[in-house]
Amino acid sequence: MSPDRRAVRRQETKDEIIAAAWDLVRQQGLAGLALRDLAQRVGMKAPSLYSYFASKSDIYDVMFREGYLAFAAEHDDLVVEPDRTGADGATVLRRMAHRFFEFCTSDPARYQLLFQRTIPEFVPSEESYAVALDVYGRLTSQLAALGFDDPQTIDLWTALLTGLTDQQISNDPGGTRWEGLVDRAVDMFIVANAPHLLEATTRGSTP
Amino acid sequence: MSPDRRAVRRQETKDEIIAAAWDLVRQQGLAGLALRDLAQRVGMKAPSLYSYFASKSDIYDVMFREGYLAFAAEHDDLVVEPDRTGADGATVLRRMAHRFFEFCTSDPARYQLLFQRTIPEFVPSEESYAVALDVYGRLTSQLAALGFDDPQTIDLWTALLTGLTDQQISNDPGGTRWEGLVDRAVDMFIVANAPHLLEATTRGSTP
DNA sequence: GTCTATAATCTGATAGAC
DNA sequence: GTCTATCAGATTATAGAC
Repeated sequence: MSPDRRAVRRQETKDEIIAAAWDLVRQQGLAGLALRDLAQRVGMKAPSLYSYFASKSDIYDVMFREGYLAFAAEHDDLVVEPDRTGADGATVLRRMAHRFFEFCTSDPARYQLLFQRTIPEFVPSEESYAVALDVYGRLTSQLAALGFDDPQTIDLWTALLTGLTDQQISNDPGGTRWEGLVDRAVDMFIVANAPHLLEATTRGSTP
Repeated sequence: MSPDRRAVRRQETKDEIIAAAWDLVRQQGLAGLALRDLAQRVGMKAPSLYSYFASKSDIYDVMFREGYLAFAAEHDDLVVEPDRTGADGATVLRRMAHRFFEFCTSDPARYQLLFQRTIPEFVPSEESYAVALDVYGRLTSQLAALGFDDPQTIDLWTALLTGLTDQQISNDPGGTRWEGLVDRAVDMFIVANAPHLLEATTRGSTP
């Protein structure tokens, strides 16, 4: 049952190709991914890629899934139960916001692939879409643990965070113009949706 | 000095080409604009387009400028001085938000061209960029008239609005999932940034 | 102004030898 | 598994006849 060395080697090559693909889209833009360039980057000719992936869309699909898994990995250690670590709800919320903002703005091409619909010829496979849904489910669980269980409140939260990241990426790429507003945006969200979170702690204390 | 009939006819043809280009990008996506298809739509062959536009990028540029002019036209009648029309500041702010949301979500391709950087080969000309800056200046003037003169507050406002529109376009195209949150988002913004606007009027009265 | 013809280049994908 | 060779098509853009 365990994968033999041939399967391991094969998987390593696939990983190497995907890593090269990330390099390429970061450099050329998401839509600028060309199989010839990709093959060259791993020391192959273009047709050889088809031994590892069925199509270009299949490559996007693996990147899509990998991107969501990376998102989950970077957000899983977020404290879900405030009392256990001594961090209050407002602090956890600010931490979530900064983590999300950093994840998105640090790799605009990935943000584009995961959260926007800009490559018309790519539709996530059922399997990959399930991963995306699962990640979204974790997000709602974390917010529910903080007392936000209304779907509309969660939609407002995601709109607020994607708005900040989107403006940062589109209008000040590489800068910090909207990054500096993350704390203020979170405070605004708390004041309007859960003012009790602010009363329990000292305002303005951001880790 | 006045344009003769030849110049008028030429401008009409240019307008017709641009209108066809809008149709095409709405249908095929912004990046899917092909000169062959565009020419066919106006009953020409592709090379004939070069009598009217210097390049494909030039066509994008005219669309970019036209899009910002349309934005200005749809937002110019917004009441800048509340007292004159009897509408209070909160009402004007809600109106602005709905107008912006409608403008963006009603034409995602236009939103992509005007507010996102997704066509790497297109860079707005100096003239067109000036139009964009002018429109942004009008927006800040309107907000300043409502008492929002802090640049960071304005950045927060634009982040909030683009976040709502972006989520609507990306995750519920054609639906109303985030549209229904516009009023709530505006209230949140007012509560946190200008609570006095809410005290002066009855909450929840939306035109 | 509009056309035909074509340049020059790119794309994803396949067949078949080795 | 990897290659060469190639298909079949797309793209923007130009030259030059009419």
